[in-house]
Amino acid sequence: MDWPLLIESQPLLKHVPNELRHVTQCRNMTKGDTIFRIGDSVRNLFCVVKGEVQLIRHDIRGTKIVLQRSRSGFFAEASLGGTAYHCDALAAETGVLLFFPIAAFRTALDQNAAFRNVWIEQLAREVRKLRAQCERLNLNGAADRIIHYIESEGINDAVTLKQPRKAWASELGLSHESLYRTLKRLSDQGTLSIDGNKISLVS
Amino acid sequence: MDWPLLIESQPLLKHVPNELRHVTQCRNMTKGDTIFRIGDSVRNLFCVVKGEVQLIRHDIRGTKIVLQRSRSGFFAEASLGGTAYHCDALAAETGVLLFFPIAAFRTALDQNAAFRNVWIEQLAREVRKLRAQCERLNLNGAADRIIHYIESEGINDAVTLKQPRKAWASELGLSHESLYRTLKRLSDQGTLSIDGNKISLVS
DNA sequence: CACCTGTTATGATTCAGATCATATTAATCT
DNA sequence: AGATTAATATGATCTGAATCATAACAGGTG
Repeated sequence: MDWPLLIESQPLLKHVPNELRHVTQCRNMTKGDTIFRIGDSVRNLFCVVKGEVQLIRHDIRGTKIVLQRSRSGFFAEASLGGTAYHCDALAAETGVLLFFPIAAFRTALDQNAAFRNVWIEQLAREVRKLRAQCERLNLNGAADRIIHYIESEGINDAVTLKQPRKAWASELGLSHESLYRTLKRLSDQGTLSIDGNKISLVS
Repeated sequence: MDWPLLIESQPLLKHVPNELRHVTQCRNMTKGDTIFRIGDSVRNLFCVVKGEVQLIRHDIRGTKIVLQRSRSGFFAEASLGGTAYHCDALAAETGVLLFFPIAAFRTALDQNAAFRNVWIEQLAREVRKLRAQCERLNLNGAADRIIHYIESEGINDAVTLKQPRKAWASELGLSHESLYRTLKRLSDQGTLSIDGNKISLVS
């Protein structure tokens, strides 16, 4: 287990105490793999290092309902407090997964104040980010969503994208075509200044 | 302070330890009131009992950006780990607010394991719920969002609404007109069965 | 009771973004 | 370097949800 490398992709891991590290497993997953099934008893907490995991339910008619799409970081954090999973987890893309035995994780949270505080802060940050994202997705213009993103995720009215625009489009709930077009329009009309991956609002 | 009444509207409050209860204040807010300003040092954690609070930023051009709209429960939970607020909080609607002094709240989390676990679970549940909501808002049909809601928030492919449809529409990111129409359509075509506030998926 | 306010409901119209199609450029692989 | 795949564009078309308008209805208030 190359922790320094893992920490690079997921800073929270820096604060995982040694006792917990020793029982943590790193496993490869292949597209289509089942991570857990609805009803399974909770044995692990998971962290996506690479690839994509989807949390899924199926309705009566067999339609697949995606509850969450996770491309990095923890998922199903709420399983920490429960005994059984409430949905299926499938590997949607080949990659790497961290398995934290649930009992050891709980013990670490309970006995290690520093780790616990980091965990709480991490959850709170995620809540903050997701709430802003929901507000954003409730906006209906493409331009409004872009500006809201810059304003809520950026610094000094500017963001530097760390992902391809296509991925950004899907985070904004837009087709990539709409994103390209709207960026161009906003840039042409002088609302935005675009320099490679740095996009800033112009007063 | 009528804690039993408060707990009814916000179950988490049941687990607030006595030491913390004694220093908690309940205050009325009037539409337009400032709860805190960006840059203010963090003195309290807040819980909306009644009314609406909005977390807001302003961009260079003075446009108001809503980061979060809170109608019940805690907001700005991430301020627990910080020293200054990162946005403004305004009362968008007259109501009632709980003020938890931040130091006492941190102490309670640190020393009371039960309260702490409830807090962690609460955050995790919120994350779960918000992630599902984001996935839902990324769907583009009105029908898809309705079905996704029933499937992810309901039990046995059915939900009982505890809010007016108009409010549900806004949670779904739809105009209320679209919601009414789509519900009717789905009901007519036999996909949904609607009985007052109970809406269920039909196989 | 009459009155007012907000929710539920349905119709007509408009338009923004999804979709499909097609290039061009950049990145990745062998 | 050449080949293959993915990202970045941009155009044409079309559909579905927003918007505006109007009305029935419920719930609460004086």
